[in-house]
Amino acid sequence: MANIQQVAKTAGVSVATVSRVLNKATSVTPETRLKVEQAIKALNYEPSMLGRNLRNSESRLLLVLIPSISNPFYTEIINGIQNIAIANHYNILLCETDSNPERENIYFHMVKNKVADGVISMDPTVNMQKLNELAENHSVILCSEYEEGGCIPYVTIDNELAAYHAVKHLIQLGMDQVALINSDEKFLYARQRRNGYERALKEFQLPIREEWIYNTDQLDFQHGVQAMRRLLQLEERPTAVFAVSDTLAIGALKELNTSGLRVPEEIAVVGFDKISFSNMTNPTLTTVSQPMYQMGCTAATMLINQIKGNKVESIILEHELIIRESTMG
Amino acid sequence: MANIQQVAKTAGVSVATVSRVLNKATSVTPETRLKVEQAIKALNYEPSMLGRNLRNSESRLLLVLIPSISNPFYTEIINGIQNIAIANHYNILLCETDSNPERENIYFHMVKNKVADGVISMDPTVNMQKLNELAENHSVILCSEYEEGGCIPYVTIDNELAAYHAVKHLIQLGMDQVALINSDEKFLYARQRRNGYERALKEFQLPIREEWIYNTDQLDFQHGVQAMRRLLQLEERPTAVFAVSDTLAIGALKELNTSGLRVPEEIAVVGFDKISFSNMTNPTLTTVSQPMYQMGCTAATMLINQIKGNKVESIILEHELIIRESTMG
DNA sequence: CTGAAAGCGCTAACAA
DNA sequence: TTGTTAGCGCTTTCAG
Repeated sequence: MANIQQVAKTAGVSVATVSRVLNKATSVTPETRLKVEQAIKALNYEPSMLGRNLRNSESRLLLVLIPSISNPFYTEIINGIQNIAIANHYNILLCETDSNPERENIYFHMVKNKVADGVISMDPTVNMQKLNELAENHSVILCSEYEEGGCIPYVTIDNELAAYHAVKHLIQLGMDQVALINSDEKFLYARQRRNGYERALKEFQLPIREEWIYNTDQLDFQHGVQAMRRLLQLEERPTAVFAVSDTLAIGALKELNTSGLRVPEEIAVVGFDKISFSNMTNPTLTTVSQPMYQMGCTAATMLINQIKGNKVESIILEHELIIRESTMG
Repeated sequence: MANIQQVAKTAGVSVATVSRVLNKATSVTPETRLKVEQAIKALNYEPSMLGRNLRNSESRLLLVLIPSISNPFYTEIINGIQNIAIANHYNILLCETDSNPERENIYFHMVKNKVADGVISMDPTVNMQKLNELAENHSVILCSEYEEGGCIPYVTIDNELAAYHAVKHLIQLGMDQVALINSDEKFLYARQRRNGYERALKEFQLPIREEWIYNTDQLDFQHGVQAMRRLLQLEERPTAVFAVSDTLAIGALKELNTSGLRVPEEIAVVGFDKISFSNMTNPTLTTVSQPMYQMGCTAATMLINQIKGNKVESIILEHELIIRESTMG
């Protein structure tokens, strides 16, 4: 790989002039420019990001932290982030943390070292203390999951309200025995959605029964299957289930299917996220739609603004209840 | 962020000594080491990757190119890559290309510039010419999709044989009217799988009917729905369907469900990839299992070997037909 | 065992 | 308009 020196030599100019041509900045005569461009072509030269970044303290790279790419929830968000990034001449690098603090550290390190200009974290298990530390001197945005009262700007939805709407929908359908399949309540969104669930029950003077609340430690299908199986073993079965993710809800649906129970006649099911597969199940799944693409766009816009040195405010976006067959008689 | 100079000053030593402590290499007296370590702690210093990489021409970062994270097929592969990478003190960066040549270029650029040490491409739409160019001077491995007769090492399965097995399974079940839902045949794997399909038909003296071969230009659920809908409109309906991806097969299953056709009694379905969803459908999906985790591990091992300067050979891994409800009466 | 200094590739201030 | 040069943060020879 040729460097700027060799280009300068070939073109018979100084490195500064080559740099000027490269950055289209200050004035260069057309003839000089031509000479340089020819040299660049001849040597097949491409400027080194490393040298440039070291000099400029800028990489135009954005990091996106996700716990796992296997959760389809992130797909559309990343799409949004990517589009906004590209439009602003940034590129994104996806970092799968597997909720592993060591991996996280490496990525934080990249930001500290200007290998990347900023980071959007979507990992609910992220080490908040480390992230806050990072945020003191660097650009950080939280997407979807956030810290209450924290100082890192975030974009999210009102999880409590969304859960409330979902459960209220079930109750208004006449289901007064609503179970909750929640994830681990160490996550803020899980606590918020539980609050929404309880609020709806209280509003209709229904009892909150601990045995109808099941917490899973992961969000995959199998855990949904497990959870439903447990709920079906109870003496008094629920007549409706609200699961805090579509993946869990789909697992639950699968188990109901296996047990020969009819959905929604015998048990109604609501999920959360509106992943694409939720429309492929039988019956199709009623779910809470988060504006994922818009969330991604918003997060990216916020991050880029922050990198520019602007102060950015947290944003709460609207959700929507998508009613489909799993709650439609 | 403190730099090495400040650490040296604080510790009362030279930058060279700090560097020695950092790299645990040459001998430093315990006292000097201690002084330096204290200074590092006091200043909360972390070495700059940029400076280090520029100097060493090494980043210990690996790029993984995928067309889209929404395809669950990649999940396990990436897991394998990640684990091997970590074990060898590398980190991976996921690059979603959206099959967009410009994005690809940016990532290639990162490799050329030593921002990353090598790349594993899983993008079937990758610009092979550019990739070959890159491979002349840099480490590149192809995973899953590859170039016949090309010079970039790859890891893959025998797609032709796998398709042959899948279709033969359907025929041996008594289905002599087997349709194929294929992706665009500009992709090598699509051509290979079609060959396998045709080979199985020929072996049983069944005619190859063009109207039973449907090519989609994307691999998502909706395109599977579309494809199945078309096949069901034919005068003579197929009695079995082989789809080249589980996502397509699941879409097909959905459409069959909608049409009230029983699977597998009236139409049997086989997919490809064994994504986690494929076990959540009703009926569960018979599918061809690629050893995805192992593919990832192999690809990463090959790449790291190549970076070390070793010559690496392409590898073809074994597949397996997973028989489930969609072909079990 | 430790320090001084060169240099990785680039940009920008300053000079000409 | 163009060239010279310092310096971004680091590692590594070469001296001492």
